[in-house]
Amino acid sequence: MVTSRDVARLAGVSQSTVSYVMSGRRSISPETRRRVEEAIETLGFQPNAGARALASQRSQVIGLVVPFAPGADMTGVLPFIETITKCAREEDHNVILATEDEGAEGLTRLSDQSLCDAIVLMEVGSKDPRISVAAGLSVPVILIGVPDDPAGLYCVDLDYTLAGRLAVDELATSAHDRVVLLGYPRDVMARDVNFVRRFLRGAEESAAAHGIAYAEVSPPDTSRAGAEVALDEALTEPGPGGGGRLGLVVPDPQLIQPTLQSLLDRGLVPGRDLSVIGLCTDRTAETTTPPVTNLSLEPRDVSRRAMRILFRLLNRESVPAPSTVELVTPRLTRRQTSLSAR
Amino acid sequence: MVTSRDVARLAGVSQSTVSYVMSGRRSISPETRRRVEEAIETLGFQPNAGARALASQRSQVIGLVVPFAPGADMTGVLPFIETITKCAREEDHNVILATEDEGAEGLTRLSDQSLCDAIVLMEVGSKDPRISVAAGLSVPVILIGVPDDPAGLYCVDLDYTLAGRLAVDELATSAHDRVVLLGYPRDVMARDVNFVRRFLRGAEESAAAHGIAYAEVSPPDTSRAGAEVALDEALTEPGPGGGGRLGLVVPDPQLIQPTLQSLLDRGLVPGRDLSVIGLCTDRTAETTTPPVTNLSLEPRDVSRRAMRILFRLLNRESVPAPSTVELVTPRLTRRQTSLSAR
DNA sequence: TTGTAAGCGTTATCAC
DNA sequence: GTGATAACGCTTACAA
Repeated sequence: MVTSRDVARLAGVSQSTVSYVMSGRRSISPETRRRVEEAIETLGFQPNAGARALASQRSQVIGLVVPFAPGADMTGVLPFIETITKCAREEDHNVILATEDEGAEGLTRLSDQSLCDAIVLMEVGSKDPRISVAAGLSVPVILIGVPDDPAGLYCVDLDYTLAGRLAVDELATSAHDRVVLLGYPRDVMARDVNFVRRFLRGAEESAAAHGIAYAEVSPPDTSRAGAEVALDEALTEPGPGGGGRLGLVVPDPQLIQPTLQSLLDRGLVPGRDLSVIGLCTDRTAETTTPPVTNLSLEPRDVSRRAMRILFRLLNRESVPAPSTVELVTPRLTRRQTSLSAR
Repeated sequence: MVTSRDVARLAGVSQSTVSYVMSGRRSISPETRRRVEEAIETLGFQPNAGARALASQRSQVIGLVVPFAPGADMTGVLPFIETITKCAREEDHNVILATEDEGAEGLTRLSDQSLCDAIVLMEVGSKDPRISVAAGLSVPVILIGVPDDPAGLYCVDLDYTLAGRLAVDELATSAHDRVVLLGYPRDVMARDVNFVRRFLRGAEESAAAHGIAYAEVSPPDTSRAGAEVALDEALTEPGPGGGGRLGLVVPDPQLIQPTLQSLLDRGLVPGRDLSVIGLCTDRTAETTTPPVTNLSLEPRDVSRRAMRILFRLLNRESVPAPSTVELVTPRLTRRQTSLSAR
C-alpha cells in the first residue's frame, strides 16, 4: 500500500503538503505542486478512505436506503439508484446501500458508525416510523416521498396530487363521460405510502371540479387476474353517464400492461373504444402494448433535486428552510391509448 | 459522538477490553462482559467505521459494480443488487456501489482507497478491459458473468449454454418442425457480453443434435417495432420444414412482451399457433401476457453463489481454485405459450 | 509558502 | 483475564 508519506518522501516535501495539494485548502507554489503531483502519479497514490474519514470527520459517502422490503414496489427504483449514484460521483462521493427492511436501525447504523455524511431515504410511508429517528440523526436526511409530518426534514417527490388532477383533467376536457380509477393493490395500500392518497385526492378534486362521473375500484393485486377483477367492476359500472366514453386511470405502473391486455382480450381497444392514462416512467410507457398515454414519474428529476439539496447542505451553501417539500411536476405524454376529442 | 473510551470509562475497564468484548477475540469474564455490554447499551455506542477500518485493515464493505452504462440492459439488475446487499448484511458487511461507466478506474479506486474488502463485478464482457485490472487488485474480485479469459478470478453465472440447449431441446421434443431464435438487439451484441454467444452456441448445438430446422434473426432493438422487423423475417422464413409447427426462442427479456404482442396482432396465438420460450426471471414470465414459458435467469441463486465464494475467501475458508466458473442451472417452466406435443 | 506535530477512534501486541 | 500503548494513514491547527 502506498501512503501519502511515500509521496511526500519522493517529492521531497512534508506529508501535510501532499495533503494540501490534494485538498487545495492552502496555496502551493507551482513548482512544489508539480513535484507532488508527479510523485502521486508515478506511485499511483490513492488516499486511504478510512484514515481520511477518521481525520476529517467526513466519509465522503452518501447512504441510500432503498425499498427492498418484501412486497415493495421495486419497479422503478433502479433509475433512482442510478441517478443518485451518478450525482454522488460527480461530487466525489460514494454511495452505500441499506435496505428498507433494516428499518430505523439501518439509519442509526449508517449515521452513528460514521459510515456516511448524509442519507437519502426512499419511499417513505405516511407515518413512517423511521421519520422521527431520521430527524434525530447527526447527519442530514433527505426524503424521497412526503410523510404526514416532515419533522424538519427535506422532502422531494413527484407532485402526485397534480398528477391525479392532470389525469382527470385530460379525460374531462377530451369529451369523456366518466372516469374510473383502477387503484393500487391491497399490499401497496397497506404500506400506506403517502403518494397513493395524494394521487387519489388530486383525481377526486378534478372530477368534482369538472362534474364528471368518477369511481375508484381496487384490484386485489397487480397480476393479470387482479386486472381482470378490477376491470369487471369498472366496466359494469356505467355510472351516471351510462356507457358513454370511458377513461381509465391506472396509477400503478405494474398494473398498466395487465390492464391493457385484459381490455384487448375483451375486444376493447384502448385509444379506439376507451382511453387509458397510466402513471409510470416514460420508458415504461413506450414499451407497453399499445404505448400508453402517461404522466411521467420523473425519477431522475426527483433524484437530482434531492441530491442538489443534499450537497448544498453538506457544502454549507444556502438551502431552503427545513420541512421544505419540493415537488416535481409530472408531464403528460399522449400516446396510443388516448381517444381523440369528439 | 460516543466512543469506546466513553464505554470503557463507564464500565470501569480499559478501552481494549471494550474492543475485545465486541470482537470476541479473547475470553472475557462474565462479569466484565456484562458491565461492558450494559455500558454499550446505555450509551448506544456504535464503533466508528473509519477508525475500525484504519486499525484493522478491514472496511467490512463489499464493492458492487453495476451495469449502469448508457444502453446497458438494466432489466433484472435489481434482484442482483437486492440479494447481494442482503447477503452482505447477513455477514455484517455493507455494500458500496460503483457504476460500469467508471470503467477500470472504478475498480482501482474501490480497492486502492481501501473502500472495500472485496468486489463483485456484474455483467462482464467477453474481453472486458476491467478483467486484467481486476486480477491485479489487492482485494478479491468475483465476476458475475464469464469472460473469455477468467485470469485467475472467480466467476459465477447462469449456464447460458445449457439454457440455449434446453430451449431447443424442449421444442424439438414437443414435435416442432422448426426453431427460430429471435436474437439480441444490435447494442447488446455490440457490448459483446459473453452470455449471448454461449446461449446461441447451446441452441445451435441442440438444433444440430436433433436435426431440426433452425435459424437466427436479429432485431434492431427491443422496441415493438424491433420485434415486428424480427418477426417479419422469422415468419417468412419457412425453412426446410415449410410452415410446420414453429417454435420461437427469445433470449432477451425486453423483447419478450413486444414479440408476444406482435404475434397476437397478426392473429397468431402463442400456445395455439406456435410456441414461444423466453429467457427471463420467473417473475417476468408470470407477468407477460400471455405468461410465457421460460428458462429462469435465477439472479438470486447466482448472487448467493457469488457471495458464498466471496465470504469464504474473506474468512480464509477453503475455496475452489481460482478461475473456477460456477454455473447455475436454469429451470424450464411451461406456461401458456407452449404448444402441447402433437 | 512550507514543515511539525497533535489528534481522529479503533485494533492488536505486549506485558502483567 | 485485563491494561497500557503503539500503530493505522490522514487532516489541520500552529509555527516558522
